[in-house]
Amino acid sequence: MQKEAALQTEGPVMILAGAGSGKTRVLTYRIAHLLNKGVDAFNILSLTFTNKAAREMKERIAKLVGNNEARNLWMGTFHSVFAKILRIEAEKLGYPTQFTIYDTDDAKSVLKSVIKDLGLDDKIYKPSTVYSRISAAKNNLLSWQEYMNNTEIQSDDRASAKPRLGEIYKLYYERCFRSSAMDFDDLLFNTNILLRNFPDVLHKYQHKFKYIMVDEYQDTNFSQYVIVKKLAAAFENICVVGDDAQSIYGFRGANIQNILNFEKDYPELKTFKLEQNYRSTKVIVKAANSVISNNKEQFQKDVWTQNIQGEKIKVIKTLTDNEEGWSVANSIFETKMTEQARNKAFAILYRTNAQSRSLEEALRKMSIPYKIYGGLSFYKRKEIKDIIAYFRLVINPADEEAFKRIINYPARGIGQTTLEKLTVIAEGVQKSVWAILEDLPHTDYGLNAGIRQKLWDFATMIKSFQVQLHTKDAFELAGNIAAHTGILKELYNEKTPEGVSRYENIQELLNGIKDFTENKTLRISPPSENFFEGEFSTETTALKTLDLFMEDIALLTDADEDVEDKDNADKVSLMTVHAAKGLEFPYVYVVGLEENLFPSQMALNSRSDLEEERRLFYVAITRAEKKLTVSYSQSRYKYGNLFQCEPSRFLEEIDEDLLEKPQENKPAKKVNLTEDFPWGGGSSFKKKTSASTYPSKTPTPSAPKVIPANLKKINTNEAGITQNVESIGDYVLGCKVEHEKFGTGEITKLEGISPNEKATILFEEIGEKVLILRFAKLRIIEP
DNA sequence: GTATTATCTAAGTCT
DNA sequence: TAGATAATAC
Repeated sequence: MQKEAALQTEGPVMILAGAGSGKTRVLTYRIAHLLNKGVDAFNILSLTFTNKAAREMKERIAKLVGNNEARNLWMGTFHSVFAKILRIEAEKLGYPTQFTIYDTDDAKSVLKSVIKDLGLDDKIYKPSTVYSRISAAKNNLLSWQEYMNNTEIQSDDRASAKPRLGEIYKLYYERCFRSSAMDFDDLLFNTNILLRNFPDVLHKYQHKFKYIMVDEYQDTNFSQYVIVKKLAAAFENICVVGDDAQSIYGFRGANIQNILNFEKDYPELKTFKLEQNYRSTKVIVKAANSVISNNKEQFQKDVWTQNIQGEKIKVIKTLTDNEEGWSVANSIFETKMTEQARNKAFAILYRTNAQSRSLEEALRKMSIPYKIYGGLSFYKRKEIKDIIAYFRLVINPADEEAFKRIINYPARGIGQTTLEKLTVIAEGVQKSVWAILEDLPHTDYGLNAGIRQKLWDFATMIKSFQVQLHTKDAFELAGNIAAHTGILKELYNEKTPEGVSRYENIQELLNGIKDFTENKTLRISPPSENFFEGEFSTETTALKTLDLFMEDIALLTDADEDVEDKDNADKVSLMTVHAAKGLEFPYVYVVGLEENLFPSQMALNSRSDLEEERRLFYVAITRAEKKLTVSYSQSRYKYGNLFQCEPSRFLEEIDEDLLEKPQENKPAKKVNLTEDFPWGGGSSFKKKTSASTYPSKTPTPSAPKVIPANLKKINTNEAGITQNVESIGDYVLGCKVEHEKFGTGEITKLEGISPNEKATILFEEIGEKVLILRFAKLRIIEP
């Protein structure tokens, strides 16, 4: 079946591929086959879900047909491919070629100021909610005009007490446009505008992309669907690959309906079903099938395997999230020993990034190397965003978000008041804030001379970088920016450990840019000069400039980030289930299988949300090749509070005879009882347990169920009020201490529970103060 | 205008 | 719990 699908190169093709059925292999061979048949690599467009997937597929194709051919393939995510096309065609839409791509943070920040300017309450119009509403509109190809004229949407918005969303959308759009910026959704939305309003452009790309392939088709949204449909209209050599059971991006507008539409759009469609799983054991495949069968909405599919039966799925049950971490780490350690497995054969998958902490801690203490994918990625760190904001402003001076971020970083005496004045002025003359700065030599805009000088100095500095943009390579310019702006110095002078690591991160970024200029990184798509085989060739400057670097990083995804691990290190992988899509590992641990976590609490309201969670669990299960382990904990810390947890309903959906359940009344695993296990050792509980960390949402009598009653007696009386004591550590009632600000004084009272022990001190100069000992930095003068 | 401290608030998955 | 914002002192 794989071969048939790969050979069917002409006409519309749909491949419904179950998990582990080798769809990447089919795509790879299909493209290799096209190339062998003499199809020009420039005429093949292949859309993948991550850039990493594109890169890997390209490498595999290169092995089959040689690097020269493979290099010219047009491969990447929807966003990166069409961002590239938009840069070529930007001027038709009124954007400069160097438009900025706003990430979610930028977008929310714009929204925040829009909401404020409209005088609306940001408690009702929460930027994140507004953002997702606008995002949904764009993904359904609704402009702000259409949004405002759509009666259904308008009554929806009135019903949810947010009638002015349309206005916000309008202003948001205008501001992004004025900043020469597109958000993620604009990349697709504007591609649609481009293909709709410019028939010659559409014609050009239709004839360029004679063969189109789309991977993970079940996760495309309406906007993407329309793009593909239009581009494929001339030749209809379109092949989509997908699995409805693995559709997990509904929240982003992904629509399984696209698969159904596909059948309607192309009546002569050839469909191939890949149902044999080559990845997992029988146990794992059966478990996955039994889980997914609980979904009502799904296509008929029958995934099976010839692989061995395999071990049962082990269920780990623990008392706390920390113990869960320990049990998983222990199990990995044991498996490594008994099966002679390498670290990289293991993956730990969780529903939310926040769950990684307890796992990390346990792995670290057991000296098991690991790597976390996602979470706070390198490019989201403050110091990196700061310096990148300089890059952005140099490349696109209209970029208001970048401007706001750095106008006073490092501090140069241009504060909030000045910034507000500038924005008002800019709004008044309908120009960008940058344009106001450029005007300063001619008009004072009512600003006083001191401020004007400071602003002009800043503008001059940025201008000096702009001059270098096309004369210096990326590394040189980036280095100049880091040095001349004072960022490096600022971070260097910060002697805290965080400051040092920030400094190192900047250095790491500069190193990355250096690699880029020396062309060590493999570019995913062909450089735009030979994109049109000469047709568009600009004077080919060999210079790798900063704007080219920025194009490369704007759309990096979490899955793409293994660049830093060049040595292909042997490490355990930690990631969310979403991030694990498309990957496979011999040993997989799915952790945190608890109600309200997996399935997520937010998915419990509607059937379709719950079904998406179930598909997510299906994806998690099917990542495993040899052995699957699942775990849940009976209590878990969430935002500082301890919560009781129930096992996930998904566990019950796995056939019981496939499971190896934990024995009741016995600890699931021997764990290190002295650390990280709140009530294990006599004194260590104090670190984690105190009056203030009792769950706040539940009444005190029932809440601390997992905290043994005898602990209460140690630091609190029966009413739960803290007791006064004679001494805490070296501090004794009546002893004299010195505080660096308050001077000397005498301790008159000691109270509180670790770690929040407090002392009341009568200072000679300023009188009585109550200080938390942990923070107070007191020096004992007389015991 | 800047730096420090107190208070509030959100809390999910990703391009 | 941690990040963002508001309040305060300088």
